[in-house]
Amino acid sequence: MSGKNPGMDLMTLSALAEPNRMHIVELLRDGPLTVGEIAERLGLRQPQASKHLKVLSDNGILEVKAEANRRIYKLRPEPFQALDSWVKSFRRIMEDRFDNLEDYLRELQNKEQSKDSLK
Amino acid sequence: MSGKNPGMDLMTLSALAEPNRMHIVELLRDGPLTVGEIAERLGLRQPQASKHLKVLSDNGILEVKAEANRRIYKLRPEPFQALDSWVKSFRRIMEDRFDNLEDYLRELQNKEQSKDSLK
DNA sequence: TTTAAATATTCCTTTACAGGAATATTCCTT
DNA sequence: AAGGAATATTCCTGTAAAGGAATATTTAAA
Repeated sequence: MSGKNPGMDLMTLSALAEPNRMHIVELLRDGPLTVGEIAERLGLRQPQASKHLKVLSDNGILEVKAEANRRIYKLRPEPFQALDSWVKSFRRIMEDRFDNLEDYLRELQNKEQSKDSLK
Repeated sequence: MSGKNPGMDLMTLSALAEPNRMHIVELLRDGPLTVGEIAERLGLRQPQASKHLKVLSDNGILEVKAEANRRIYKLRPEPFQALDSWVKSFRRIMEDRFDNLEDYLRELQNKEQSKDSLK
């Protein structure tokens, strides 16, 4: 309805905010892996790995391909694209040097004062 | 020290993953606001607003300027810059059309099969 | 057809955290 | 100095979620 809302998905963020899940995501940068490989490389017990992987894929961050006995997990591009476009919508904030200008000037002034008080 | 780690701060993510805090962030896009204004516009009770604002500033997402009685909160650019650069490091994933190539081919093949079965 | 490997699911317990209500703190105003 | 805003903090309670251990499920292999 309103129209200017990028509406970043909070589930994506909270899924990524858990350390083990972030590790999984970082790990999968280099390519798809099976549950066992992920668990092993991260020092996780298999059930916990599966649970985290479920959270990640339930939220669209990963996708699975069943390969016989194994499940191969890999990153999906969409959530990263969404996150990217959301963050980009803060460019005005990121560019800055404008919101902080007054702080900067205030700091300068404080320094000047300090010098003055030494005279 | 391995060196390729962007090391996205998880606290930033979990701070943003809470609905009211995300609302606050979205609200502050348009400029700094006081606690009271934030609470009012979001329909929050003042104490909850203060608590969320504390979480956000403890994690460097907001900064405060004390203006007599009031506290004026505004967005800080750094966490957004950090998030931006982290997400950018996934460009290979985002560009895609390569990881999904095989899925794409598989889909094509299915379509061909459907056609065939109609003959 | 039994056995074993890979993965998912369930149950339990503990912990982190959000909201509610009350209260403390700070600063302005009179 | 007293009272009143604006904000922060504390205490309490409920709930969601993570880890551990055990078990179910699926598929390959013998």
